Amino acid sequence: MGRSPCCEKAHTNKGAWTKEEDERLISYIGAYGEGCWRSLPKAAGLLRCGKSCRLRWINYLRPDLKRGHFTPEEDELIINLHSLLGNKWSLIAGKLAGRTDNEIKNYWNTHLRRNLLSRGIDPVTHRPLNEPTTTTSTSNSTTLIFSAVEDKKEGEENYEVIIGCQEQKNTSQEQCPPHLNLELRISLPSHHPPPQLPSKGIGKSLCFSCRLGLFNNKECTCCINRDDLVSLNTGVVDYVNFSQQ
DNA sequence: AACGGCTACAACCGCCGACAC
DNA sequence: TGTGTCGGCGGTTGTAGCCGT
Repeated sequence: MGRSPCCEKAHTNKGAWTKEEDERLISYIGAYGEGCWRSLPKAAGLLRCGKSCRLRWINYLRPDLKRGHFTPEEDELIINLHSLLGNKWSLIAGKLAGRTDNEIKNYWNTHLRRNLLSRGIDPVTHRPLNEPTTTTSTSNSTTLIFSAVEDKKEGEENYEVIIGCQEQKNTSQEQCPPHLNLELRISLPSHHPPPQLPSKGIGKSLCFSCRLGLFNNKECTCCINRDDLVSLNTGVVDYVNFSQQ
């Protein structure tokens, strides 16, 4: 028994959206907001699958979309982010205001990928095409140097860890790419207080590395006083291990 | 003008993780 | 703990429009 279909396919439209369908979707979301995509089509009077509505809204109708040509700065950012994150289009899109994952994915496949190939760069590994695909040497490894700031406001249970990230090529002949500040934000759910180390007593908590899963609790001895966590913690992530899925 | 190949991008499909029960 | 539902993601496909012949 497989899962039930997300909608009744026999009674749904497919293909390009009409202007009227767009207007219905826009007016419905304008009145009731996003969410509950499964029931939205019926409520909005659309003969469409909920997924189709979601995609149409997110990729095309959302008012905050930028659209239009990508700037050279955006090109460079996408290439750099892709070299770090791979095909994580939603993550990449999160760093480009007004751009959608679908838009970036299409742009990558039609423009940037070809662009890199024409420059003799492998769009998957972001290394020269004539370079061996597997390398056991550490001479070409890339290191991500991260710094983190824990941001917890007084009286709040939730907090964020803001990661600044810089890429450093461990090779002499390669040019160093522009440093990236990903400003990744990791938030724990508000109903989950920060994990505590009971043996260390009140005011102690897991360090940043433990929370990210870079070390387990047994290996890590750096139990920092909670007050100190508001200051800067730093660490190093092996890029190869970090980026592989 | 007609045709075929190519390009760009909107839309679909299938899978997965989170969550509720 | 198992199962079903839902939203989200990445890969792929379909097609309109452009361009060269």
